Amino acid sequence: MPELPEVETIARGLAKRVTGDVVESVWLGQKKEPLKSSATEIAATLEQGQITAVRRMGKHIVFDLARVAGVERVPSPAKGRKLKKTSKGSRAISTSELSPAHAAADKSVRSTQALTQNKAQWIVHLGMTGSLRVCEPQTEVAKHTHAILKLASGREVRFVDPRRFGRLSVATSAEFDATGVEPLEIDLEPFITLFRGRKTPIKSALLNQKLLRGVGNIYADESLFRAGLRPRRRASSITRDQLAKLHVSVKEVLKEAIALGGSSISDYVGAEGEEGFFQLQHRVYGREGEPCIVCKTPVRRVVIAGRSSHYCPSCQK
DNA sequence: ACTATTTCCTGGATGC
DNA sequence: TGCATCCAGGAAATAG
Repeated sequence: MPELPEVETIARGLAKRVTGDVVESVWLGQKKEPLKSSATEIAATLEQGQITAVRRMGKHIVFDLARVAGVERVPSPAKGRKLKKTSKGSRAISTSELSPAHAAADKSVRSTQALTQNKAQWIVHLGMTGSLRVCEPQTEVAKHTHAILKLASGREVRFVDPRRFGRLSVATSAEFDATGVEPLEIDLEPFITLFRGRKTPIKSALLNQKLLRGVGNIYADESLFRAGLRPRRRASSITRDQLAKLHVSVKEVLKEAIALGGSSISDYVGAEGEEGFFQLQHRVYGREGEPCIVCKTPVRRVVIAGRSSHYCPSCQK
């Protein structure tokens, strides 16, 4: 389940492998859930785009694209248009057509910052089970593959997502701008302000992407354990000193996990296609009933806003 | 303006 | 072994 550290790791891996490469053609599956922008818009935006950078914003992976000289952007592609074949190695799906059912408007672009005419972005959210793989065209296409980008180098970038909680979109007229602030960049004072007057449990506030972007269930629990705060504590009831501790804990946990190359429990393939990652030693997450590593009190699990939340009833107040 | 709850998805784990 | 049921959870949608 990719949270900020995993997404950071994946984005770095992708950047290393595909920066400078050019998207020659795009295949998109028939399932509409993974697509936030319309299939025609995604295909038209990506094709002939050179990848100038790959970076992370919150849990999103952003591919910056520059249009290859001499190729006009297709403003409004004819519906039902056939996509180019993805390779001469020709799999069955390479001749698939776009489904006309893909018609949703792109709601992910909120910034007023304009992109120049030759620039665009591909934005990927991995959801729970999404993965991006760079592979050779002859590699067997995995089940639940929803998108394949054929690159000028001959390789392919594939988006695979069994549960389809992941999302693909493009930004063409304005630069993509994720909600919230980066947890690793926020200073103490603005961090404290985030929680001022909020009656919601601190756990929910940490998961709220409009406040901090990138913290998910695992790192929220781990941060709260290190800060000695129970997940149900009302955000507004937490003292400045305690928030200062949380501020440090959140950054610490995320940095450690990034240093380990992202942690993950299951169901996960990195940018290089390898299975799993080294895992940060969870101190409470997934340890219900097991002794607290500090005081031996059994770790407790409660459900907050539908999310499993783990804490030590003795160490956390 | 906030907050809480429901919904979307599949596959792995569990229970009978 | 087979089959049903439950559960994981990010974020959008819906309800309060």
